[in-house]
Amino acid sequence: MKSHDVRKKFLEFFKQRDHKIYPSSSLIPKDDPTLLFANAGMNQFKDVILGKKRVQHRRTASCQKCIRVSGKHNDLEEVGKDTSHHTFFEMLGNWSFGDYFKKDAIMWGWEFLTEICGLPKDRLWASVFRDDDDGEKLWYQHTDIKKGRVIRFDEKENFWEMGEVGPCGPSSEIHYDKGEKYKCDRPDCGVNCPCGRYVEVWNLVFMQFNRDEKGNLSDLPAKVVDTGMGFERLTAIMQKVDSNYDTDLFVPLIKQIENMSSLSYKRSDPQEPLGTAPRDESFQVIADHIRALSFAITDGAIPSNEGQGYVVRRILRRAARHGRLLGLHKPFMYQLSSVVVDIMGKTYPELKARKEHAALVIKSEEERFEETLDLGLELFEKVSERVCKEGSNTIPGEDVFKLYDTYGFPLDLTQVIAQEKELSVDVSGFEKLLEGQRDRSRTATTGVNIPVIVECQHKSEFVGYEKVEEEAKVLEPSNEQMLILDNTPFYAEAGGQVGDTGVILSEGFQFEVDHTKTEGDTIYHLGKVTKGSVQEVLNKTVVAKVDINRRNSIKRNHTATHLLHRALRETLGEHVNQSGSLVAPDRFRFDFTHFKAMDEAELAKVEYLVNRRIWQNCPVTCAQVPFEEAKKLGAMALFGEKYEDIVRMVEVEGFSRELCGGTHVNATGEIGLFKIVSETAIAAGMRRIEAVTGEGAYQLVKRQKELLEDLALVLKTSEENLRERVETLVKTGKQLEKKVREAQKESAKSRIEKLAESSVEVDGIRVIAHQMEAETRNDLLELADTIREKLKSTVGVLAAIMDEKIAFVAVVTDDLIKSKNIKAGQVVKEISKLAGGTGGGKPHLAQGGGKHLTKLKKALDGLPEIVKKMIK
RNA sequence: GGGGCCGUAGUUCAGUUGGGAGAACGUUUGACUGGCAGUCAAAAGGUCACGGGUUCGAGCCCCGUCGGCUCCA
Repeated sequence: MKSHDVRKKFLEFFKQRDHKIYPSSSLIPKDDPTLLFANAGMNQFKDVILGKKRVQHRRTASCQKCIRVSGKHNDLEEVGKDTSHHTFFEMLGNWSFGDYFKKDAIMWGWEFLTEICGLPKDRLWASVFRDDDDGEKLWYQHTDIKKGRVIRFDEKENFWEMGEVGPCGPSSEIHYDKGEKYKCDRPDCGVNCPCGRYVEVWNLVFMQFNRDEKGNLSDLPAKVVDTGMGFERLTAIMQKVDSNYDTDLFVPLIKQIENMSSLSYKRSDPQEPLGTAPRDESFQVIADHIRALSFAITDGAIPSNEGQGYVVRRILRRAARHGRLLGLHKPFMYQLSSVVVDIMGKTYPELKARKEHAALVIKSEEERFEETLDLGLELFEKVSERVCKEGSNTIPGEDVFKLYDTYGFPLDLTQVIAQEKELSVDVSGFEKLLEGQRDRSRTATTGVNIPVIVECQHKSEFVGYEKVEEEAKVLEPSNEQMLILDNTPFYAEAGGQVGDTGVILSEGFQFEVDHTKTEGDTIYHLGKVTKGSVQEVLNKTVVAKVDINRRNSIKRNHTATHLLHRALRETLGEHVNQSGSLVAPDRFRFDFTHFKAMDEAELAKVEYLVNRRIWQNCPVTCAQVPFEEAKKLGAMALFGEKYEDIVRMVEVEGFSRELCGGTHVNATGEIGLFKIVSETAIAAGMRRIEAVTGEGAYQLVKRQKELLEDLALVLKTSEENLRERVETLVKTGKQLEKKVREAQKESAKSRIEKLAESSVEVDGIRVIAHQMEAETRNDLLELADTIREKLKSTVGVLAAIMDEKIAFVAVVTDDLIKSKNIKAGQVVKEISKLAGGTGGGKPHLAQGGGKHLTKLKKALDGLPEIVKKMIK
């Protein structure tokens, strides 16, 4: 059976049993900051399970994209070493929210594996939780599993919990026995034995308890079934292969790596057990990682130096390292990403749609990694040179760690190069430092912010599309910083649009809302009480008033983002996809996929297209339509966004259709004017446009106009001639500067002649001490330079007062430096000391200064004495 | 969230206890040549990321901000 069919059969099976089939949610979690990537099928139902969101379908099933990069087996450094753990994988699952429970879950699990997949019954085992008599009974009563094939395990294996508190319950797992051939030497070899003969295929979780802060269990009001089956493992079993990498999900990738490297998979050493030879490991790592990268980047992740993006970067670099082990030194991963599209593009159309984007992002990150390695190599050379000079043959842990920590140079690479130079590496020293760094990071991560938001089961109704003012009832658990209403015209932050502000009032009560947020189905009005107290209005009627001017500005900006999106696609091409936005009252940001900076002509065109639509005053309509229909009409949807069956489609007549929950103007004319403020890069293959509309645009144009008028006035010219005027000003300015410098040099010469005449002589040395007017130290330095050029056997000190302080410059001509060993640095130090300062510099020229203005004359008078001392 | 490194001419970078902002390449101009390539000569090009502080004096030292790289969580 092809992998594609395994997936299809599973979803069909549960569809026939009244399950609503959900598409996989994005790998990038939208509302869950505790999660870096989607890592289980239940992620998208979390709010339903926690009771924050009402249940839409009591039975659901999905095939979910997942990424796991931590955990015992899925530690990034471990993936690829075995044949069944992956960074990216798909999880098949079915759910019941207060509908069927253990019996049906077990029955259907059994039925699917034995009837649909046709797995031999004598190869299957089941496990239940230690105390779960019920579970065991159901297995024997409702399936024909062999007697003795249901085994009990402890909490570690068969009890599941979401966190320290929250829903939890026993689980039941289905295991597949790969056969005698794989048995190990342990006498107790069986289900859950680490040898891997028994593969855990399916985990059925029965959430029936809620654990509170004290650890007490209570019954959940609505019991939940949550199951997860490893798609790749099932496929391997179905295709009768021992390794996931031998399924049709991976073979084309492995083949392509063979082509590119001219090496063969599983040929490195026939003696080695399957997939354990170093070279095979590299094949597996690359094949696994490219899947994770392609999917993660398609869903909007970008390699970066923190959080989720950093995980992407690490995955890519690990794969690139293994590529090097196969002799692939140039970027190659980006070519593999198209193989992933070939394998999975049908199931996940988003892969196809953003194929070029993913390839581009991967390629540029591969290039960046090359740069990092080059830099590291250079540094390594320096370090190894130093080590050799010191007569040692071990590279200290500090240096290895520095290469790793600061420059991202991998440890294993350091070891390889060190070996080539017959040097060893102090690995234990390295590890000690790494451990120290870990401790520091851990202990520093303690500050937990306390959210004002408290959990609430209530669903708030949003009435703000039609109204900006509404009567509403204040619900519990509202408090002094946060109000919950039964219905509200306040728009909660979503889809890039910021939350509304305004006031909530009643007789003797006023609450200023400065932010509106949503959590589950509840809308929270955050702010502060300015009159009365919340206690007085609990369960009473109040009036909620949105700040209407602000809301209108937001509406203008939001509709403008839709116009901009469309205009960008028309101008740059259909590869442009929105990948984020911020819609605020005073401005908006629009992030999109595009491979290079836009030029002026493109920007001008986009700006014009948007404004033209505004002048045409096209009607904007919002309609509730079935998702499938909206798709047929070509409405733009965001990748990775979850959509319900009925969606809200915002249409600018004759121009753009987008799925959007935001607030919009009634006709484009309301936007007034659209003006792009900037276009910048935010990451490889990603651009950002910032723009303003309506009053914001008006203010911008006004400010710029005023600036132009100001400039024209100051420069005494017309606005049209400003450019020319400034150009000539700059030019003449430079010419003048040059002339002044030349003139100064000339006058310096004559001044020096005068100075020379008025100078004192000490033992055949001409001593000049002179106070002058000067703007900057440079003026002193230039005159000093002329002294050096024009005169011989001279010690000169020039002084000037600037900024309420004294500045000294001393010169000594070259002949004196040689013959008498007089140094300007010494001279200036001595003379500065007399004026309460210090100084220093080079033998021929030095600078110094002092604070006591009154001592300046005395200091200069002291110069002959200083010189006299120096000769001795 | 915590640490390390970096930010200097269009580009790649150098810059010594803190003391006159540099090199190479690129650009422009001129000379040589019948023309190009080339060689030689000259010139232009700088908010030393930004803002404070210390100092007689900061590209350099200290603090903060922004951006990039990197490791850890």
